[in-house]
Amino acid sequence: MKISEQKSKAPEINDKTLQAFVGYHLKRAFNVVQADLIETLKPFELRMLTYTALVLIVENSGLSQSQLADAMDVERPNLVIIVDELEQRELISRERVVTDRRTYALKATLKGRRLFDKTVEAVTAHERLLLSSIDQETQEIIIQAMHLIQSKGVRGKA
Amino acid sequence: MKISEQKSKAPEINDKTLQAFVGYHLKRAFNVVQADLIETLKPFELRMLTYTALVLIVENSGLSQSQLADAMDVERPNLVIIVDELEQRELISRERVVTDRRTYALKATLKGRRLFDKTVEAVTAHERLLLSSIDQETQEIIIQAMHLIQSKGVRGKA
DNA sequence: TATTGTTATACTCTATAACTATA
DNA sequence: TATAGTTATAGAGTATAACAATA
Repeated sequence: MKISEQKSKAPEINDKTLQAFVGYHLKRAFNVVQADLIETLKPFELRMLTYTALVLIVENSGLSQSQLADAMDVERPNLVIIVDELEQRELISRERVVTDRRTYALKATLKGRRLFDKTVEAVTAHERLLLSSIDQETQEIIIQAMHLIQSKGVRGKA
Repeated sequence: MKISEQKSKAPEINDKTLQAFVGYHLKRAFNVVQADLIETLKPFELRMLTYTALVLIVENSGLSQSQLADAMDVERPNLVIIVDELEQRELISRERVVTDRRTYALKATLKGRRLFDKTVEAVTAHERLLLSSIDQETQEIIIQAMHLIQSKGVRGKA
C-alpha cells in the first residue's frame, strides 16, 4: 500500500525487528524522497538518471562518458542510452576530442542549461517541502552521518 | 565507479548542485547500506525482499499476502513470486483459512524460524559495523528525521 | 459488486561479456 | 596491450490489466 492511500482499517503489522535497523528507516524515507523526485521531474520529462546526468554535464562541461559513469555510479554500457536520450532531445552534445579520438566531450546546449535552471529550481522547492519540519542543524547532522556510513561501506557491490 | 575501487587519479567531478540536496546524500548512503545488506544475506540465499518477507511472516504469523504486500510496499502480483520462493524452500507455509477461503495464512516453518534467527543476528552485526562511528543519540535523531520525511511524502507513487 | 491470489506483461535500473576504434 | 564507447543480453525490481475463486 502506498503511504498516500492507507486505508483506515489499520492492519497493525508488527515490524519491530525491521524497525531496529537504521537502514530500514533510511530505505523507507528514501523511497518517499525518490517518489517525490520522480513526480517533480515528470513535467520536464526527466528521470532521476537523466536529471543527474544533465546536472553533472552542465557543471562539468567537456567531461567524458567514462567520467560521468564513474560520478554517477553507473556502468558505462548503461550510461550510453542516458546520454543518447539527452543528445536526441538536444539538451547536450557529444563532441569529438582531437587529443584523444576515442572519447567524447559532453557539453550542455543552451536548451539543456535552461532545462537545468528550471529543474534545479523545482527540485529545490520540492526538497524544501520534504524537509520543512527538520531544522538546518539536524539536516547537517544527517549529511555528516550519511558520509560516515558511506566511508564504512568497504565491502561494496563488486 | 564503485566506492571500493576508486582509482587514485581523482577525476574531481564537481557535484555541488547535487550535494545541496539531502536526498542525494541519502541515496548514496542507502546504496552502501543496501550493497552491504545484499552481501550479508547472500550466504543465506536471501534477497532484501525475501528477507523482509520472512521477518514479517515470522513476527506476524498467519497474515495474508495482501497484508504482507501492504506492509512491504510491494504490489500483490510481485509478492506472489517472493512467497513462492520462500514456500518452495520450505521456510514458510501457505494455509487455507476456513473463514475466508480466498486468503492464505502465511506461517513460518521451524526451518524458517531458524533461518530468521541466524539472519537477524548477521544483519545486526553488519549494521553495527556500518554505524560504528555514529553515536546512539545521532542514530535516534536520524530515525526521527526519516519519519518526518515520510510524513511529508504526500504525493507518493500512485 | 468487491476482494484475494494469480498470470501475463512491460518498463526501468542494473550488470557482464564482447565488439570497434583508437591509443 | 589497454581504454572509450558501444551492442547485446540477462537479471532484478516495479507497475498495471485482467482473470478465477470466493465473499
